[in-house]
Amino acid sequence: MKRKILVVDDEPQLRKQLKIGLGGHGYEVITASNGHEAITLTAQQTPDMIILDISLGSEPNGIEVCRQLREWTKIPIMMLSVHDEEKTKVIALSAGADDYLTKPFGMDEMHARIEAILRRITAEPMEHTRTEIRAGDLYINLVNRQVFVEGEEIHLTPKEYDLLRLLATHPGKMMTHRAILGAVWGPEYGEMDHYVRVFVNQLRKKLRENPARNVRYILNDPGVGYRFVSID
Amino acid sequence: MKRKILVVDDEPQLRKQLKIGLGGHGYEVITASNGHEAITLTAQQTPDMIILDISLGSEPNGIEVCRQLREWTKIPIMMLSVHDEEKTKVIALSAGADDYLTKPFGMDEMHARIEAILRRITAEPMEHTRTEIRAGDLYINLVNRQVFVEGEEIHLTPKEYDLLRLLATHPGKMMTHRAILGAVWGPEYGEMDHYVRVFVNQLRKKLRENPARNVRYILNDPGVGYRFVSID
DNA sequence: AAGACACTATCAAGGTTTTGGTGGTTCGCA
DNA sequence: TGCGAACCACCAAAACCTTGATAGTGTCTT
Repeated sequence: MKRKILVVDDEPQLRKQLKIGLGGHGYEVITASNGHEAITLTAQQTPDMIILDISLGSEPNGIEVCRQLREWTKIPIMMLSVHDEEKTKVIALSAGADDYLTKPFGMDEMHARIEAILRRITAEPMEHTRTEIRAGDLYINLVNRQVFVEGEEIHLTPKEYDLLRLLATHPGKMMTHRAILGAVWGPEYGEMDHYVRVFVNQLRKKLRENPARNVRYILNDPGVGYRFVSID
Repeated sequence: MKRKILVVDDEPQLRKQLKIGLGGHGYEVITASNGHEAITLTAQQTPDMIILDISLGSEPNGIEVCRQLREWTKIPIMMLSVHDEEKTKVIALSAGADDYLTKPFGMDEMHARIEAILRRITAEPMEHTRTEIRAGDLYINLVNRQVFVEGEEIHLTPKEYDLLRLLATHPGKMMTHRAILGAVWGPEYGEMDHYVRVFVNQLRKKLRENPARNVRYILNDPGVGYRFVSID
């Protein structure tokens, strides 16, 4: 796949130099000479990477352009500057840039840095932490904090949701009353198991459990506690 | 979430210096003094980031360690070296490193670079670039920072816009009061959740929400936070 | 097999916390 | 110094948690 790189600089010479240098590495290069053009081009063409000079000769400057871009896109940005001051670098990186390169630089280093960044965004998105749970007609989205029953979203209060999440993220595992109380209400709640019962009951109602039709999510073990059905 | 960083260097002084410097920024720092130890520790502790000196005094050197790590893990690696030669940088980055920093360096720059890298891997798998958002009679142009309601442009103050953008770019996702406050106002605002309420109220008015006619964009979950309507 | 007992389910009425809505005061900038 | 934005304080309304009362279920004893 041919990568598209947007080069933003007010000096025609550097633009040309980068166009040739990067083009030689197999990238498609498009250029902009000021901040407004850079933003417009990014929106229209969605490049895979943006190389952005900090001093653009006119407003907005590179930092400002970077900030604006970061409001709506995560396209990798490499900042360029003649300044080697630490403060400038910190400002650029804090503004949302992915890397910072001081001029003059070698094409080989730039290429290697671009590849390092592109390699990372191509990589599989992070470790697998469970983000959703399914069981029968029940669907829980842990990221959005949403719960659906039979395809329809239902509303849960904070405690109800916490309780459901605790049980559902430990499918098949027996949770004692004490453990549930401690995790959802807090360790100081001692022996007030009654809370758990009331909320389990409310949950069951909202989840539309139907023992007659064998639709059950929260199972109980008398004298011990509750557990969520095992998920296949 | 406290990030864990593994520092690999043969000089005790630099290890100590980084442990203090990074620890002061809220990271948990573990250290290794040679390549074998580094690999073992990485396998055992799975740090969130590895800072790796190129010259470790003994075999294997930093480059070799980096190559070996990359055979089975994608944990971000930042290489450190006294060499400022382009060739060395290219070799390090090609070996799978994510960044390269020449000694001596400032702690602020190192911190900013670490954050830049962690920011990227933490980033949600959200689509890369979205330039506009529609929901019912609401239209947001993220590039030009314009907001239209029923075809008519409305004016939002900076905070109002930031708040709307935060919510609208995470449709369906529950945003807690704390998260909103931190993202729009800044982490130092602590518990002043009430600001959020006031501005949500102002936004709702300007967006002409009408609960009676089921025209709602910002939904609330009592005790949790707010979320933008899901977009179909 | 009947009854006692312990645990569980269900319901509904306060009391408390959280949110919506408004308006005044302060702050920053031209 | 005048304007708009941001901040802050207050009260009413809504949602939620707590609580007690009562009914239901299963198990063990006699």
